[in-house]
Order: sequence, then structure tokens, then C-alpha cells
Amino acid sequence: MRFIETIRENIRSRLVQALTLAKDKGELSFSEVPNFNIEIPREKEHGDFAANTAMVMAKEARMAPRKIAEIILSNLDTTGSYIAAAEVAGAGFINFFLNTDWLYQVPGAIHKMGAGYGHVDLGQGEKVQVEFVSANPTGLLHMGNARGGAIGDSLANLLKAAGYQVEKEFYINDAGNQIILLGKSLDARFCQLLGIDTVFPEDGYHGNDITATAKHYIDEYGDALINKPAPEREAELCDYALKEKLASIKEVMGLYGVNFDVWYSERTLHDSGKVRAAVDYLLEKGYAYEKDGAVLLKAERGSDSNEKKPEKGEHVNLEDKDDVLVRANGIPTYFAADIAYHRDKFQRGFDRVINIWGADHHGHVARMKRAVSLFGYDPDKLTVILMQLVRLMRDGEVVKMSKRTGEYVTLEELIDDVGYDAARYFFVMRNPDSAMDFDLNLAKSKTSDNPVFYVQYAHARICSILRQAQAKGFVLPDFAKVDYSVLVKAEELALIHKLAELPEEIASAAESLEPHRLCPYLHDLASAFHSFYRQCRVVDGEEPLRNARLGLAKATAIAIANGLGILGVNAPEEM
RNA sequence: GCGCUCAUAGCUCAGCUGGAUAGAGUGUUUGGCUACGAACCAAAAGGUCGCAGGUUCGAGUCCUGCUGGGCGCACCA
Repeated sequence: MRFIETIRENIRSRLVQALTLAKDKGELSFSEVPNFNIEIPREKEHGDFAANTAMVMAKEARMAPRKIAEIILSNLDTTGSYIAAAEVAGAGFINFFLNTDWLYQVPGAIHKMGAGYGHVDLGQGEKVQVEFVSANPTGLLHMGNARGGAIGDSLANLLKAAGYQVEKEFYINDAGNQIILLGKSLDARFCQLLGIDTVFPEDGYHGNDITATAKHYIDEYGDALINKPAPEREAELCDYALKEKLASIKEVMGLYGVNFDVWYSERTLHDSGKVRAAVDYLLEKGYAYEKDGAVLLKAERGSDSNEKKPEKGEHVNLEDKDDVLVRANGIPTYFAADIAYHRDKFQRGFDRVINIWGADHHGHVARMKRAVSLFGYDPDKLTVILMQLVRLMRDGEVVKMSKRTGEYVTLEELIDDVGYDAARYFFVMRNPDSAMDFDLNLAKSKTSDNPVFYVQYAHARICSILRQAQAKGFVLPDFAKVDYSVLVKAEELALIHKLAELPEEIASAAESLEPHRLCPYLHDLASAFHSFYRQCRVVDGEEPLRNARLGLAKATAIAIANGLGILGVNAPEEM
């Protein structure tokens, strides 16, 4: 039930009606009804809604906006609507003031819908895939994964609430050079643990977790593997590590409240021939060509050769460069696998594919979209949300994080330090576009500065109030059927109004793929409740008012729980 | 050098497709618990929205240039 949207559309159609009437009477001249906005003004004195109709048509109508607004108003029929007054204001706005009748349906409706309140049908069952985290199984989960996990999971929840059919996917990078390197690193640790002096690979993974994995293997299978040739040892250890790493990633993601629907292995892309098939397709279509045994994807501008191999660090314009799909040694690149992966996503029937990537991959976006279009899919159906990197701060200094050096704070440690709810809320509340600093000292201090507590506190308070009411022997009525029109104080009406906005907040956040927009809303909602609570006695008082206020409080708890639920944050009954 | 991105209160950040007097939190100052949870409420102070142009009825928001951060430019992933 979109209360506000319904009223907005009602006002819109009445305005259009007024315009047409004015045109028929010859008071206004225009060819087509203009595209105008009806927005909710920031200032209360400007009414509940404001239309810019007169301003946008001033030029064509060759008339002052205020004059046009006057004409529209004189033709406006407000009978049978919630409109109590309408007036011309400012540069030519038409401001609408509603009577409060519409508010009284809201709390009852919320009780009727319960956990479904706030949900809208924007997506109409459209199939969407959200792929996120997709952390390399060569190390532990870090802050970047934490940010991606919070954003991705909330986005998936948000889209579900907005009527989309959503699948959450984790892409397992279990192939390629890094996996070979993982094997070498493991083998070196394995040998070292068995007392054999071994040189650790220069670019190897230095993390303690790699040593731990090697040790686990020895604990489980002994040292027999040492007699096998190195490549065999590396492969065996690598398989073992992948299994262990993946189990650990799943476990920590679970602790973080993120449960993926699909874990998609890069290896299966290669083994099933999908990578080869994608490359062959591009060759057949003439989008790619062979050179010295390698396969290259032609650059967008159509250059068909790469005479000069760019050296590392040399500055090359990406658009002019042909991308390598298969190396001269016959091994496909990450890019080729990723192309095949995205082709596969669309072949699986998703109407829309959303990826959440770290900003360090932004150079990859344009060519991936192009690749999608080469396979005949609409590149606009692929959306890549880039999130800027997380900088970890300790004692005012940046903590360098690197899998290479093995020095980083893990997601698991973070959850231990700051708690599940704070971690989730902290990461999702920020716009992905901006780089964020995560202050470890602040996080570890466990102060209640975190805004998530403010919202949760409101929920816990309401639960407490309801417990109080029952303890005092009041029988709670069916809140869906209570008469809420006894609520007339400003704080009560403001709270109901805020409650009515939830569906719009979900709709607009889903439309722009920005779950973080729910955070300021939830804060405002909690604030409206706290003000109401300060001003109005809830539990005592006379029967009709008491039930209405209890129902209003409970409706607020429902809305908060639904909103927090989308963000993956708990709504505690006590805290 | 080319490209992406960011710049809003002392600090951390919102600001929805351009709308009227730019908002929260935190910090500072000041009031409020012998009534339902003070992890709360009420109020004050705090701004040339990085700089300069442009587009129009109207710009924090769109365009151009500049300054300053972050990131990317491999037969790595």
C-alpha cells in the first residue's frame, strides 16, 4: 500500500484535468500536457505537496508562472480528495495542504500487512542476480569484503522487498595464476613444516592462514605427500586449501548474515568448455583474432593489431588496446573467463545482472559491458556498482592491508570487536561512492556512538512498552481494527506520516540501487518515535486513546523491524 | 600522459530523477528523569556546498576548465 504515491497520483490527475479544462476554455495554450513534478517540500509552510507545473510550461504558454498557476487553481476540482487547500507560492509553485484524514488508515494497514509492510511491486517478478564479495580463496575476508557483503546483501534484500526475484551469487576464483601461486605458497610452507629448507615464492601468499592450512593438511593426512613431485604436491595442497578456505568464507559470511544462493566456480567454467566456447564465438564473429598463438579481442576503435607490446607501467589508452583473451601459451586470461561468466549469467535467464566491485576494478567495467553487447545482450542490463576502498585506521595511522604480506584485519575479527549489527550498519550506511576510513580504535571502544543503536533502541523501547501494558493487565486489541482518528497531537501525526513513507523509501532506494538511503529514513523514524514518546503517555490513559497509541507504537516497531531487516540488522526486543 | 571517482558544519557523513531559508550524527554550550527504557527529549552555536565560468524561471545537484585526494592503465586477477 503506497499511501503517499496514491495521493500524489491523485493530485497529478486532478492537475492534468485542470490543465485540459483551461485549454478548452482558451485560458491556457500548450500542445501537450507537460512533464511536471509533484514533490514533498522541505518547508512545512509549503504544504504537503508542491507541483512545479506552472513553471515548466511558462515558456510554451508565454505567460508568467504565477499567472499560469492561478489559472490552473481556478480550474482545479478538489472534491472528494484529501486536499484541504491549494495555493500559489514562490516562483509559481502550487502548494497543496492535506487534511489529516488520510493518516488514520496508516497504522491499521501496517498491522494488517505486518512483515510485508513497506514492500512494493516495482520489479514485478523480474529476475535479478546480485553478485558480490567473490573474495579470492587465497586469504581471509577483509574490510573490502565486509563492505561489499553489507552492500550486496542489503541490495538483494531491498530488491526482494521491491518485488524482484533475486539471486545472490558468489564467484569463486578457483582458477588462474593466483591459484598456481597459492599451490606454490602452500607447498613451501608444507616443506618448511616438515623441516625441509625451501625458498618461499617471491609473490607468494605470506599470511599465517596459509601456514595453518598446510599444518592442517599434515595433521589430517601426514607427510606422505612429500615424496610426490612438486606439481602434484601443489595441486593436492591447493585443492585441500580451496576446500578449507571456501568453508571458512561460507562460515564467516554466515556470521555476517550473508547467505548466498549460488556459489559459482570459475574452474567449472573452464572444465565445461564455456570459456573456450566464448572465445570461439568471438573469433567466429570476427570480434577477436589470433596472433602468435594468442587470441586477442579487437579494441572498440577497431585497431586489428598490437604491434607494440606495452611494457609494464607503460601508459596505454585502453580503448586503443586489444585485450588478450588467450595467452600465447594457450592459457585463457581472467578476462576471458569473466566474459564467459557474464555470458553464462545472461544465458541463465537473468533480466538484470548487478555486480559489486571494488573501485580498483573500475577499468574493467567498460570492456565487460562491451563484451556483454558482443554476445547480443543489452549492456545496460549489466550494472556494476563500484565501491571505493576501505582504509583501516589504527592510532590515527593507515593500516596497510595486503594478502601478499599477510597483514590485515579480518572480517571475523571485526565482528568480534564491534558486533554483528554495528558492522553491518556501519558499512551499509555509507554511499559506496566515497572512500571510507574505518577507525579501529573507535570501533573497538564499543561506545554507543554508532547510529544503529539509536534505531534499535526505539524498537526495544516499544517492545518494553508493550510488555508494560500487558503487565498492567491491559488486553491488547486487534490493532488492525483500532480507530486511530483519536490521535491528533503534532507528534502523533508526524510519526504516522513518517510511517507512511516507508514504501516510498523502499521504492526509491531500490530504483536507484542505493540501500544506504534507508539509514537516514530509519533514523528519522526512530527520532519521530522518541519525540512522540516524550510527549504522549502511552500505557496509561483512557481506553480509545490508549489503544490507538499502543497500536501506533507497535506499528512503528513493525516498520523499524522491516527496514532494519532489509539492512540485515537485528531489531532487538531488549538491549 | 589518458581514464574513472571523490571534495558539503571542527570531525564523520546525508541531500531522491535541478526546486523555495543546504540537513543529521558527533563534538561544544544550555535546559529536562519521585510517570511507560535518559542508549532519550528540547534548544543554541557552527556553511562562500574546493575554485572560476556556463546552461535556465531556479544549480550542492547538469556542462566546461582549474586545484587537491583516492584508484586504474599487464599475455596479474
